[in-house]
Amino acid sequence: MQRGETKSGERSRAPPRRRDAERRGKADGVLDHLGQQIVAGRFAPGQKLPTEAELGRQLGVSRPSLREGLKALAVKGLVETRTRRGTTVRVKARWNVLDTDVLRWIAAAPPDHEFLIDLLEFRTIIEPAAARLAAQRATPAQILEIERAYSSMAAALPRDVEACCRHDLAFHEGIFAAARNVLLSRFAAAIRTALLAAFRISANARESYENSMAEHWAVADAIRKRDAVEAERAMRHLLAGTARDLAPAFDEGARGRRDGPRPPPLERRRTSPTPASKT
Amino acid sequence: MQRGETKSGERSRAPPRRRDAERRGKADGVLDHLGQQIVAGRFAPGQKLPTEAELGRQLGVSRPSLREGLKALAVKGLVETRTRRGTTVRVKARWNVLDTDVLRWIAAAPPDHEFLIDLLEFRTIIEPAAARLAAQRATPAQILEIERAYSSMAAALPRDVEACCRHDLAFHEGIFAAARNVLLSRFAAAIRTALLAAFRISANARESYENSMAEHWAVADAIRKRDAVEAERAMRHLLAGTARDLAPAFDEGARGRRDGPRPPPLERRRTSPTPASKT
DNA sequence: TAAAAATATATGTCAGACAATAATCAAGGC
DNA sequence: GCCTTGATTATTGTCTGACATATATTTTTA
Repeated sequence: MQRGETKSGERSRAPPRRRDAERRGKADGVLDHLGQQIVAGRFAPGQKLPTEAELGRQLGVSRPSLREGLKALAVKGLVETRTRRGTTVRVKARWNVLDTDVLRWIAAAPPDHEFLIDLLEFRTIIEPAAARLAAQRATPAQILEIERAYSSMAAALPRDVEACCRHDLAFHEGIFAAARNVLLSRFAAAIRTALLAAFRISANARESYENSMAEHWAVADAIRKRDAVEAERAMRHLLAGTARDLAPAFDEGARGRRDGPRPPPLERRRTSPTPASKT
Repeated sequence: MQRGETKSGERSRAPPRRRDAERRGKADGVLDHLGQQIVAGRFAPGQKLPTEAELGRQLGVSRPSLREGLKALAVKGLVETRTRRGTTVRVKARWNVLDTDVLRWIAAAPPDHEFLIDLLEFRTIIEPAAARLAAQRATPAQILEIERAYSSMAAALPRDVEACCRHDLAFHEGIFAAARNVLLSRFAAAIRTALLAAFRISANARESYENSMAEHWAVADAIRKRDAVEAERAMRHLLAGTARDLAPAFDEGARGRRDGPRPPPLERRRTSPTPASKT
């Protein structure tokens, strides 16, 4: 569980008391607040946010601090600010969906089934390859790390599902690290979000884990035996199981049909920007 | 005021309409400058850069502007700034290697062969899958886009290699777009860097292109025919060709850095603390 | 009516100052 | 002598206020 959520709303004009709740800077507070708002769909793409003066007044920070936060938002691709035109929210396709914060906001926002499907599909592309490379290149220490993560998962499973999830993350991170590719190593954040989302969506993650422990073991075993082909296959199998577990929740909200035998659906999904009309 | 040409009125008469490099703000200038310096290895990981006051004086910008640039650098993962400890350069493993700017700096810096190998390997994972999905999901308009990019490549090839490269980029970007996965769509920047690096490394990109036009066509044709398996295979073939074209330059660079006898090309590199004994 | 100039407004930048914090160093107790 | 504890101090974090610059909007004029 994330800690240190932003305490929004302390915009008191009061004199500077010791506010130890905000250990991070004001700029980071602005970043977090606005990022969540944007990802949650509070500002439609293309829409202009209030002026810097207005925003600063609303959030209770000065303009320099606000600008630092805005700069960070721009780097993450969520907004674009031009002189005199104000800062506009960019379309989702352009934001940095692999950024840690962006993923955290997405995970915290009302579940976006389209994105979660994309994320799972992306893992299906990346992770089997990572497992294959890990089987070829992992150092003994890294193999040990992966196996230890698996053991911890198995040990924690019945009683502490949250700890199991944590070790699951370590399991996948260990595989990425063992693949020894700096680009692949950047995707732990995506996995973290996927796991968080799985927690929030699936009614019982416990059952999912109980189903997938054998598949986790198969991956670790193949890597230990340096069987690249089998590692790739096992990881694919594991992710297919994950997709199966999540499918019911997706069907509930997802309308688009992705797996057609033929592509007569010229338009896949991508409906108009209706931000989750969930009540 | 030896450095301070920031005073007003110096360039009042200029018609600066298309000055992209100059037009951006001071903060972006700071970001670009420091980013290049760091990526080029001017600051070792863990090293502290000068204090904000000192840096601002060196770069000729005020502290707020400097801080904006530093914030952007922190978001990109290059540095980490903590109260009273200053800003320290992070190890390369932690920077955002998929960020557009970071990739541009890497491409501009002296060629990092290890990174380029990782990048090519990463493309080998991502792009075949993207081609497969594109064959399944591309709209007619997107197919047309891909084919137009191919035609432009073929038309520009003999005389204008740089235009050919541009259309090559459009070709790959079109495939990513047609794959219709927001996460996949974020990798055009990586491709751009790969192409730039290929230009800088390979003695003559023209020959590479002449070799690979047929393979490009095979990818486009498979997508048009909606043959997912063939699209994936063709893309893999295309990237294998790219790797073959770049291999001599890599070997050259590797040989230049190592004085000893050539290492067995079978094993990769990265002889980390524990050499993989089981091979 | 349409083009050109003037105005208005929001961002970009700067300067200086103060507050908060943590690294450093000095003093004291065991 | 070594460790703990407190004062010092340097550096980041933040604020106020202002001016410069560029562009959207309005007004004026041909």
